[in-house]
Amino acid sequence: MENGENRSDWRDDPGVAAWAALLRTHVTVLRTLAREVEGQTGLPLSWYDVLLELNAAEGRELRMQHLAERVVLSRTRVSRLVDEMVAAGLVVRRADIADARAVLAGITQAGRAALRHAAPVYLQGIQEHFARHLSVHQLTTIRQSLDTVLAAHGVSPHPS
Amino acid sequence: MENGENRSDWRDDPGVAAWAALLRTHVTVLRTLAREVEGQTGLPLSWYDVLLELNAAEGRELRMQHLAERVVLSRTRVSRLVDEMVAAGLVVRRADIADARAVLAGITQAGRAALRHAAPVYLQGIQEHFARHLSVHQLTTIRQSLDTVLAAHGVSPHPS
DNA sequence: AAAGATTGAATAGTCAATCTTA
DNA sequence: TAAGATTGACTATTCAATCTTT
Repeated sequence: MENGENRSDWRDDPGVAAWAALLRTHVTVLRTLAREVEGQTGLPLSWYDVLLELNAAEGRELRMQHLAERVVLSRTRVSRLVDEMVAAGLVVRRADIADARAVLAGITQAGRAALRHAAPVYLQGIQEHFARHLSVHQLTTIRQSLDTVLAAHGVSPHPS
Repeated sequence: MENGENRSDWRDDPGVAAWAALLRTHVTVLRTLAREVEGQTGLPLSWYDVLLELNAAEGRELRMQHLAERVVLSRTRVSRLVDEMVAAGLVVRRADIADARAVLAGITQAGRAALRHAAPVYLQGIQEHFARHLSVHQLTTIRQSLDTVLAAHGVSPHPS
């Protein structure tokens, strides 16, 4: 029936090939980036993401659930992440006045300082390990294409 | 110093925007795909990947280390994955005759049957949740671009 | 009852140490 | 000593159950 050559069945399909390339690029670049950022700043990449989203948010705070959406992690994971970051003094929890069920996480001054410290390392890492190898045209095509895919999944590319 | 608008510092950078889109697309599509494949075939996505690589390999078997490279996981993780798959009868371990340090993992008939069963679900899932939304030109650009990035990291896009 | 968040139990994954063979 | 693989201990992440408020 099939033999070793059935690789060609799918490795030639542009969709499958693009998806495979995306998977490999994700893991490869992310590993490099995470090691670099954490090594040079002491800040785990997931902490950086949380600080980034909190800092960019209205009033510099977000409900746990919205924070989870933005950093693309489960509510559970974010709850634990925030635990650690509160202990480290980078984030504060406070109750939502309007709805006592909700909890707001906000960035502290120390959090903002940590973010300022880590941001250039992170941005330069993206440049160095990813963007540098591609033209603006390629990067734009990638962004536009993937935003289309995200939209089809009901995910807004840049959550406001 | 900075305010809420410092988002524009980096969300406008084509490199950072492309990388952010890649991260979100990865997690979004992969979650959908994993749920679908595992739900419809009972085969976890990581098992599928292992079977796929073994089936495509020379002689339908690979050294643990090479298998780990192809599925982009640590040797440790692959060792445990293979443990489970051997227990499930989908994979066999055997010593390498040429080098007694090495262990070869091979796919069994049951493994091939499982792969045949799962492959259409997976390929259709990629089509449905990813490729369908993009043109061949876009897919090709993505693949070529990301292959360039991978090459810069010393990763061969399609490990032979 | 449903929404928001947290906790407990379980899976996925990694790193350092260990064992075996080259 | 190096390479290849596995094991143990640990971190990361998720799912189901729980608790509180709406």
